[in-house]
Amino acid sequence: MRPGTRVLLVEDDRLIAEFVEPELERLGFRVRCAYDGPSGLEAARNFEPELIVLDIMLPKIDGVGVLKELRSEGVRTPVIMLTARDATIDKVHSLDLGADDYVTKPFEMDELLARIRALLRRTEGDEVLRVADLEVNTSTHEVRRKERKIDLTAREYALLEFMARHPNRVLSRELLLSQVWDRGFGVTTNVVEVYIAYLRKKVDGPGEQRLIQTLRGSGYALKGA
Amino acid sequence: MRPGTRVLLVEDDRLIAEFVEPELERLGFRVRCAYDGPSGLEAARNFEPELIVLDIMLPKIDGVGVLKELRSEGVRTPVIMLTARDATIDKVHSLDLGADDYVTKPFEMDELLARIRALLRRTEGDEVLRVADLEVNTSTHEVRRKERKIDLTAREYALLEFMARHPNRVLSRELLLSQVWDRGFGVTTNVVEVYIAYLRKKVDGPGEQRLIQTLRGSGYALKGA
DNA sequence: TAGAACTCTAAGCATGCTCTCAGGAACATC
DNA sequence: GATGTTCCTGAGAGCATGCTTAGAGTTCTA
Repeated sequence: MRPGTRVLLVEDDRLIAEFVEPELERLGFRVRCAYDGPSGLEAARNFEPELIVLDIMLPKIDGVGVLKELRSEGVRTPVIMLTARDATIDKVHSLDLGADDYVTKPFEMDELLARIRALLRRTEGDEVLRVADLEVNTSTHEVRRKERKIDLTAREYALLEFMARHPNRVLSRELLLSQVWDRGFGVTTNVVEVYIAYLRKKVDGPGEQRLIQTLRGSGYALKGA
Repeated sequence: MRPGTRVLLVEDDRLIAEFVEPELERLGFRVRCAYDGPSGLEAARNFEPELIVLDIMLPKIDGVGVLKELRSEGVRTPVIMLTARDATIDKVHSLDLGADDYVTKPFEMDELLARIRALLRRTEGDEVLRVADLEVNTSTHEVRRKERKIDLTAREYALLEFMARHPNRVLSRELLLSQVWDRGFGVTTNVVEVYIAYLRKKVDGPGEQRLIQTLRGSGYALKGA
C-alpha cells in the first residue's frame, strides 16, 4: 500500500468514526469522514478516495443507496461495507451491487485493516487496460487503437473489456456467454461469433496486427504479445 | 465461472457438508469433501481443486495448519476460510497467511456462493505445466519446446495437456479415451494412436529427446526425467 | 410516433479438423 | 525365421466449427 492513499469513511456512529480515523491516519492513510449518505456521496465525488469504508445504516440515504448511486455514476472505487451482524441479505445484496468486501460489526481494528490492505492490494491498478497498442479506459469506456478512436456499442464494449481484462487467455464461448451475456448453460446461440466479428471490424483495421484471435475448438483470445 | 470448476470442501461438521455439497453440485461445480485436516491436505493435492473452502476447526490438523502447509508447498489455490463468529484473531491470522477470504458461521448459502463467485472471478491466473523442456500454458494454450513454439489443434492440445498433467505415468488407451475424448467403453477405435502420432510429429522434433513414449501393451507416457 | 440504433437469431457456406480404415512396420514369442 | 500381436502411418470422407450476411425484434431518441 502506498502511503497517502485516500480513504473515505462514511459512518454515522461517531464513536466508531473517531476511533477508526486516527488509527488509519497513524498508518499513513489520508482519511476523510462523512456522517450521512448525501455527504458521503459528495465526499466520494470531491475527495476521490482510493477506497471507501461504507456503513450500511446511515441517515438520509443508507449505504446500499450510496453504493448504488456511485456505481450508477460509473464510480468504481473499491468499497468495504460495514454491516450489522446478521444482515445477510444486505451483505449478499451489497456484493452483487458492486461492493468488494464487507466487515461485520462489531469488528476489531485489526480485521478492518487486514481487509483494507487486502482490498488495496488487489485493486491497485490502472483504470486503463492496455493490450498491445489497444487502450480500454474502464472509467470513460473510451477505446483507442494507437491514435484512432473506436466507437463501440454497449455489448461490444462489454465483450472487449472482458477480453482486455484477460489478455492472451483462451476464453471459451461458454465463459464469454456467462460473463458478458447472462446466459445459462445449454443455450444454443451464436451471438459470441457475431460480436467477435463486429469487434474485429472495428478493432482490427485493415493492415493492422490482428489482436482478436480465434482458437478453433477452444474459443477466442485477445493477443497482447 | 466455468462449469465443472473443482471445489474442495473441508468441513468436519457433516450437517454443513451434506447441505453445502449438493448445493454446489447443483450449480455446476465438481465438489469433493474431506472431514479432517490430513485428508483435506491429501484431497487438495490429488483433486487439484480450483478453490478450497476450509473450516478452521478441524480434527487432527486445523484449518490454519492446513492452509500453512499448502502455502509452504507452493500451492496457491484460492481459499475461503469458515470461522466461528468471533474468532477475529483467526481471521486476521488467516488473511495474513494467505487465505483469500472468509465467511463467518453460521452463514447462508447465498453468501458463501457470492464469495465463491467473487473469488473465482479475481483469481484466474496463468498455470504453466512443465515437463522436461516442454511448457504447456493452460491459460493461453500456448505450447513451447525450448524456444520453439508449437501449434496444436484443439484435440491435440487436450491430449497433450492431459498427459502433461500426469507426467511419467502410464496412461492407458481407455483412460485417455475417457478423459480426452468422451468415449464410453467397448468402442473400437484407434484415434489415440493417430493423435499420439500427430503429437509426436509436432512435439518430438528430429534430433530431440523423445518425450512421448510408448509402453507396449500398457499405453503411453510423457517422460519428464 | 417514426426513425435510428442496437441486439440477437438463423441460414448458407468454406475451411480444415477429427476420425475411420487399411496396409505395413515393429516387436514378442516360439 | 515363422507367426501372432501391437502399434504406426497415410489418405480421404464426413462433418463440426466458425464466419458472413440479412433481417426480425427490441430499445432508445428526437
